[in-house]
Amino acid sequence: MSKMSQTEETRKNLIEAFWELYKEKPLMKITVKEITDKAGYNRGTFYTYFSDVYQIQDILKKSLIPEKDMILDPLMSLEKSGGEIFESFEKTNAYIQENSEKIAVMIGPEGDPSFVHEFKKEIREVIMSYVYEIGIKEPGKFEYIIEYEISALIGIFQLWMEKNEDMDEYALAELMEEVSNSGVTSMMESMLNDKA
Amino acid sequence: MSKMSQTEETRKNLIEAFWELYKEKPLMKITVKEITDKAGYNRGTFYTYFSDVYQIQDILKKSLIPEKDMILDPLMSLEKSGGEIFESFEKTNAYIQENSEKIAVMIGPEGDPSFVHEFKKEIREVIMSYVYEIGIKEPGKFEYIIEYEISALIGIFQLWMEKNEDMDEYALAELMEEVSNSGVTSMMESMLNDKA
DNA sequence: TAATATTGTACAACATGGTGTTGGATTAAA
DNA sequence: TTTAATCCAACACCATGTTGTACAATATTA
Repeated sequence: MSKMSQTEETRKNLIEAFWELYKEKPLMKITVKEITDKAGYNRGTFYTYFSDVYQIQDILKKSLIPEKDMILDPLMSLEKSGGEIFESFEKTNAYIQENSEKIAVMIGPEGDPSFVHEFKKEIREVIMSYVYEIGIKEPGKFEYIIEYEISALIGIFQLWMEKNEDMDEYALAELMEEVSNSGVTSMMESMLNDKA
Repeated sequence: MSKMSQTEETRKNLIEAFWELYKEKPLMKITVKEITDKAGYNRGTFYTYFSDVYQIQDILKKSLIPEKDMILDPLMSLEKSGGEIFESFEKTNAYIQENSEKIAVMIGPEGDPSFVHEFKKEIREVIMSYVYEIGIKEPGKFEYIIEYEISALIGIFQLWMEKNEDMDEYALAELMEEVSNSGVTSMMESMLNDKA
């Protein structure tokens, strides 16, 4: 690991201190003083690196918006429907591994709605551009279905985090797949008919 | 319409002024001065009615969390599956009619994640308590499916608002029902096979 | 390599603006 | 006229963002 310049180091320290606070409380209650105290700098120093607290938050948010590849790779291999499915999830998995804690905060009850909005928008747009290439009858309608699914999966994931991961991640993935395949209605009906 | 007491009047004016601002910009950029200027009072007056801006936001949020009836009525009639389906949606429809503008802001990109969280939680809990009475095998799993559906519907609704209601509300409702019945996967597949 | 100039980094001090409180003025009600 | 509710001006406090400066790191050149 190459040694950082002092600038990089300080910058990193400030972002890290901000993140520690952001995990615990909403942005509007975080002061510049708190950040610099935690990182061990003068309050003024903050402003040589960032214009305000929002900018730090913005940097964090942008670092969490997924790359096109992460969304497209799995999609492509789904289309081909053969070969190295798992390979194609490499980038996606790495991304989740790396960022799940931050994502959980961002989509959580004290999180950031504009992040969720951007996040969904990015995924929708990448998928839509792919779909246009393939050719499709009702792109408008299709976009709503994508939105439906993304929102649903984010919701499930958030609840799962909130419940402290009460099932293992494979069970969760399986559940997601099951609902997406069968639809909510039939899932519910079958569970209700099949009473305790 | 009965005449309000001065207190009620002022209170209402302040909440209304806050709302006008909240539609336009995030909470953290709204000052007490702005609110009282808009409503035509001294800044100090604000504090005889509210302890801070968060409290006003909280009041607004609480007024938007649906009553149990609104969630249960449609559910019950679904179970019975006969008679006055439309009757049972009366309260729900009235609620949406009355509050759609506010809800749109709250679930929008500059909205309030804690509202969305509370909103979904309330609906989940009401449904779950109903489901427990009926009896069911895997309540844990069932709750995730509810979450999936609520999140999905909120997501679609939000996108629809953002796209300035590009289809009429019946088409939207139909789309929602269709996806919920068939599942996302088969919907997408059929649209892809059925190319332009 | 040593001396010196230059740039980068951190800080203390300041002006400004928002917060929440208090005590008194004004208005309405009893 | 007395009492109580409502509103407001003034105050102390705290966070913000800016500026000028000291100090440290790095580059230049002799």
